[in-house]
Amino acid sequence: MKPGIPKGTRDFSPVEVARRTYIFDTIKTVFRKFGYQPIETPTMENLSTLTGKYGEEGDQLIFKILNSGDYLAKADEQKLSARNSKLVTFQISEKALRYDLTVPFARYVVMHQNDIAMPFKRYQVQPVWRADRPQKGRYREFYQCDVDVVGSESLLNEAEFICIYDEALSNLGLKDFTIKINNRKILSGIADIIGKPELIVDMTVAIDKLDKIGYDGVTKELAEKGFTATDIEKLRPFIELSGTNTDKLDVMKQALAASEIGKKGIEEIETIFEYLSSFELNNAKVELDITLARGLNYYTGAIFEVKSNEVQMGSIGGGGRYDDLTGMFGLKGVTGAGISFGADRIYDVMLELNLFPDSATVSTQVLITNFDKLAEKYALPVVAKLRKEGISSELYPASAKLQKQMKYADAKNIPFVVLIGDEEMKSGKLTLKNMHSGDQEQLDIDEIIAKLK
RNA sequence: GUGGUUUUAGCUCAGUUGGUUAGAGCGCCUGAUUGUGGUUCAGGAGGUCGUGGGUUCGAGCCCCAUAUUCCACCCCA
Repeated sequence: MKPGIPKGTRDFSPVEVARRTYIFDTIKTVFRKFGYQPIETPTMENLSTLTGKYGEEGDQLIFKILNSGDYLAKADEQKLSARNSKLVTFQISEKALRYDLTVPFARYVVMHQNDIAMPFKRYQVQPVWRADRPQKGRYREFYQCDVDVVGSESLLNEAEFICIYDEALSNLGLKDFTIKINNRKILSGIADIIGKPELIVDMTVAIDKLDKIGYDGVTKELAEKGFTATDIEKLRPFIELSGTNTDKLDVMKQALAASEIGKKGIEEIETIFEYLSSFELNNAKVELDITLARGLNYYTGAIFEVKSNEVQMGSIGGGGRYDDLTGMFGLKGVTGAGISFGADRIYDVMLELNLFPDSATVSTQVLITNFDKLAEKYALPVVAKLRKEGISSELYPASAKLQKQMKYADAKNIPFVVLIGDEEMKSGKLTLKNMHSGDQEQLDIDEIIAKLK
């Protein structure tokens, strides 16, 4: 049969794994620095844990797992004959691959509520699966790197998320990226004012197109979606929103004066900015963007999204606050907030910008050549000693032609080669070749170790 | 889920209105060089043209189906 892998999945070769590890390590280091601790959850969850958490579209993107055994035997006859897959899903599948890390985390918190100390700050780096159609920066299997805190209402958490984004992405070498921030309460406030909460998504989508289709285009689209002339007049300050973050806040304060929830949203954003003023950011630009809605329907406060300004790519991170997530699993009154890094997209961005250091790909530091059986025997304690000293080394496993062995070292990017032949064995001075410069020198084993350490 | 696109040597890709034996570059192997890679030279191996049907005297090329790649929409990391 012809080998292949499922659509939207990928193999990772040594160089790619090294680079991905570099990304994960960089991000995890920052997570730990901010006081977060790692957890892991199973690859599969009960299907009932996941359904209904991501909206109707999200439910369709969940990879379901067929029950073991004869999964059709117990299925309802009538539902089966109806040939409607939605009817039989729960009869033939009770497990699914995790769709994100936030819902499993909420489940974890509820199940372990007696063991964890609040506020609980956790990070989690694991793959997730979505039955989406693949395209640029979109995979069916990809890694998320999440930090979430539960049991803390403080907006300091939100401010620190911005710091985490800034530090991690800056450490990875990204020079120009924007952290967009919005607040669900502001969106609710706008809906309050025009009295059409059900159209809030159409509204944000339309306003988002301002720079593409202009003010008239936006109003035209709004009218098509069912907004009256009075509505549009009330929306005017939001559509024309521009300038600095403080400019925007000033305008909105007036426009949302009549909405309690809207005012609360603005207040929250201001508090976050206030916290932020005590921290110094490296490369991140923070931008208030009221068109940021995000599909996940459980956000209740701040909403974040991160985009690179150097590369055309979907968002490389996102998150927000959700007051009622664990409520779905029966634990009321526990607030949570978190953000996620899309490691695979960050990888694609870094690749395009050539940001991976070469050092991330060096593995073996020295290759010992293998001339013949006698030299091999002589080399065994040498390679053992090098390894004992912590130097990655390998002995070529056959007495092949030297040319072949040198080519191997070259292909594997091994920086040093030790040659051991008759003369070296006689004198105890081994030949150390620097593959980069081509220089060679005769050294005893201790001198080589000192040189490579 | 909707619309489009890609698929030919290990890799990146040519391949004329359908016409004999399908090409190039890079890589790989062998030798020049029995103890020296990355440069050079000579030679060599490697293809069911994504898969399955169809049209035709004849298909890499045309038609249908299907898989796959990438892209846009929707949504999202």
